[in-house]
Amino acid sequence: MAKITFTVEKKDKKTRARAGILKTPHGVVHTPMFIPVGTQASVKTLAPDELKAMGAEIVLANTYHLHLRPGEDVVKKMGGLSQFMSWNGPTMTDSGGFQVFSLGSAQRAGKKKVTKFTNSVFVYDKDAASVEELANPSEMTSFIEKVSQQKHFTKRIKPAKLDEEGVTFFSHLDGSKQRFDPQISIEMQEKIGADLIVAFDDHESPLWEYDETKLSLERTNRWGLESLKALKRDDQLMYGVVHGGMFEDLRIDSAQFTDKHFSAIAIGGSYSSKETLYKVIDWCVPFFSDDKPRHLLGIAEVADLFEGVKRGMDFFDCVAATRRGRHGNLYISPQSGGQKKNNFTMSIMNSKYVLDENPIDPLCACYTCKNFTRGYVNHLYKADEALGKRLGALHNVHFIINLAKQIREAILEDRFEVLEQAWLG
RNA sequence: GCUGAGUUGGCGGAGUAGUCAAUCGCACCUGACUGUAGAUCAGGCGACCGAAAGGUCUACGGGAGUGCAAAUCUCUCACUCAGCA
Repeated sequence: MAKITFTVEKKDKKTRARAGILKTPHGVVHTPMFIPVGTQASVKTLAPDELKAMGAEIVLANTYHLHLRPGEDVVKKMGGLSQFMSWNGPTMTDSGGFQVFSLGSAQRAGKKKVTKFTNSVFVYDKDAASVEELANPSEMTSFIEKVSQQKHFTKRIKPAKLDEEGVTFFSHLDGSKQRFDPQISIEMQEKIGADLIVAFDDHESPLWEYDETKLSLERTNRWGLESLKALKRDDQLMYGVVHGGMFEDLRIDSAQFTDKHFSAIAIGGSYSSKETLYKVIDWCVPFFSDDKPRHLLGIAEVADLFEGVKRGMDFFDCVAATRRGRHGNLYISPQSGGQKKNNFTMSIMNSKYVLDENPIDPLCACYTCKNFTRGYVNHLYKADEALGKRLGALHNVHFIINLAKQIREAILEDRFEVLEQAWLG
């Protein structure tokens, strides 16, 4: 009998939205749910009791980072991820597959940043050939130059080297050569010991054409099977990852393949636009079994939550809440001026908030909004006080978790579309 | 009072005859941020015109000189600091 189970409690009548519950030995998770990202076994600036207080039910850490520091063996000896970070609840680890690309490739091309929704440029060095010959050659040379000169890059970019069995790349900490493959990733994730783990996947560049993307997907599928094969523990739930870029038939193939082999399904990838992202979900979800949890990897802005849930997704994780929080970009509801155009955020550092006595969002019940004015929070950021970044991250994570909770309640009460209308118009 | 050093944009601090509206920090203003190499990054920051490219003007303590040309050299005044009286 499975130790981790997922059940759908209620389905929306008009959309694919659904509410469910995931049961693990460490506690239950109600869906739709936002999973705060704690890459290095820490949700940046936030303590576990604060996460609990705002309704977080699960946190995500990253295998790549924990492998480099402190090492999966340390985490294991310290009692596993949950005990190590004193998080009394379910946990999840990402496989490290994504880092192979976010690290081995690069993040910016001049003013263009490599993110999910801009014109992405990924360095794909499959034959260890010169990077200039790779995708988008016109920009690549200056791109590598500029990226290498970024302040926080202490070493020149060394692109990841991909082969059919795995990936060789270089530590961002000390430049040391690292090797990941499905077996290694799963072994590390078993040692780290999260309840939910992710199969080791390959990651296509959004710039690639069909054939290249297809080859990448075949690799992901093969690695997925190898990940399953490498699994020794029986108390962890492994997500398979759907890929296939922006090609409908590849995504559908991948969705079917993943549903066939895995008990939990994640959608991965990078997208050239939100529209592409939503289309991809639309293509895939019809091929997912009802009783399997569905995770949209790395995506969870306000609008994405509605759009993802509407299309049938259950779990969302994203660094945006914590990162934006640290950077002073705070979520606000439509009543406070939040809209698609501003990603439902405001910049608390703007001078117009200096004398503002209102909370960040009057409708928000988080600790920050209950106790502090915009003027004070503005001051904390300006003064570079750590408390400011904490209050910001706290508000943002609370905001998204609470939004997921509202969405869940709306589904349970048959008014999902009403809520969506109120937010997205 | 004598001797020496200094006075540059909101602040600190480069420059020491032309390529200087003036390097670089800080502060300030505005953006960006989606499986976190990010408590980060990018742009702006004398005035006026311009969407921009660019243009015009006023600036390196005050004043007076030398030079084709001065933040940079000379004289002088003011102020600051250090040592000696």
